[in-house]
Amino acid sequence: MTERKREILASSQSVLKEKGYAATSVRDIAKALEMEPASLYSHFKNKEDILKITCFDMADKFELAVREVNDIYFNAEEKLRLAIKLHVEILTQNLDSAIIFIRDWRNLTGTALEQFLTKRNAYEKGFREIVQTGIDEGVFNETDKKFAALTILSSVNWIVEWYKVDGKLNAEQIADKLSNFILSGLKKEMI
Amino acid sequence: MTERKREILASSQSVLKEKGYAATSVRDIAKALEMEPASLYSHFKNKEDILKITCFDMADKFELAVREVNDIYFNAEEKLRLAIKLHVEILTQNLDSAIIFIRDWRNLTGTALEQFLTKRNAYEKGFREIVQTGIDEGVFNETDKKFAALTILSSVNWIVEWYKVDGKLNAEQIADKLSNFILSGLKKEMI
DNA sequence: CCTACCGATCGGTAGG
DNA sequence: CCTACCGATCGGTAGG
Repeated sequence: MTERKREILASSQSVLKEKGYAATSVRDIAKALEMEPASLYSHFKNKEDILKITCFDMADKFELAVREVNDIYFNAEEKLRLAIKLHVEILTQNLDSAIIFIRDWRNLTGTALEQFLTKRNAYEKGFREIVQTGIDEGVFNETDKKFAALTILSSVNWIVEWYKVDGKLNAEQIADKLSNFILSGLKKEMI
Repeated sequence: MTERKREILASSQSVLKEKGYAATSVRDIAKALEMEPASLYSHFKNKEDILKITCFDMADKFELAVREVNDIYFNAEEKLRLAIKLHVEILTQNLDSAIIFIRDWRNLTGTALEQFLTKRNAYEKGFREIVQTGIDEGVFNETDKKFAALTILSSVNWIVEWYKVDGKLNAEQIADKLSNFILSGLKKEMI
């Protein structure tokens, strides 16, 4: 990918995140770049191409992260904390893409949609395995693994709704708070 | 609202939930009703009218539920469990609308968008108050209230992604699992 | 990267 | 609820 293509992609993502993929026109994207709409087509095959690249780039980052976690000889709690930390870092360091990835993947069509769902399922499976490790170790409650994994991912993904780059919490602090919440819940431990 | 209008609304919502508001055309909606597109306009002012009614109907239901919870003399844990139960019931009993409400409200424009956000904020405030009650009672950890409330709502809302009417878990069972997870977290209590 | 342009589809209206 | 229709906008192509 050329420098210029990366530049155009970043600008496109900044526009797409505002109104969503379906409500954004190729003209909207071109306008932000001070280009003619037709010029975009020398960089991308079509509108969906931009969505495809965005979603798959993010999916690749998440895939890499979960593999990293599962290759390390940590215990389950350490693994879960690391997975959450890496996930939050990916979201916050690629906020525009993250919003599009989470919200607009449904607009993918055909085989792109299928491949995306396969990748996403693989990532969710990685989370489920961490939960399973914790159950095996006897430190996590025997909850429904799938239920727990999806609930964890949903609360982590939700941060893109309110995270601000210049906010008072950085990625690591958010990850810590979320991890504590997910591990220990709201209730005070009775001693 | 006439019986026929309710019928048309329900069909419209079933179509909108599939591809999302922005990617669905008035012709898509009309086709499912075996109507001409123009005929829809004798029931609704315009396309956004359908979105508006859907989002505000849902917001009203949630508003009513949180008021019910906060008017009752329960302790914080009971309140939170009831709020989650009512929330899950509203989601699962109005699944099409719920998906549109959660995903497509961003497509509202002008004052409708403003009013919607005001209503949503009021609902979130209701959740924050429940968390505050728990902190005051000394039974909840002193977490950031806003953080906790949003994390709770995000994991509860996520169920519309996987809930199936004929699935193995009913609304009450989902609410119980979620409540346990939110209150106690993943970690086993050390005794 | 632009000019010039295309057919298709969009949300919506007039009038019955 | 339909017929007939509108101007605007859509994603995208040809050719340079």
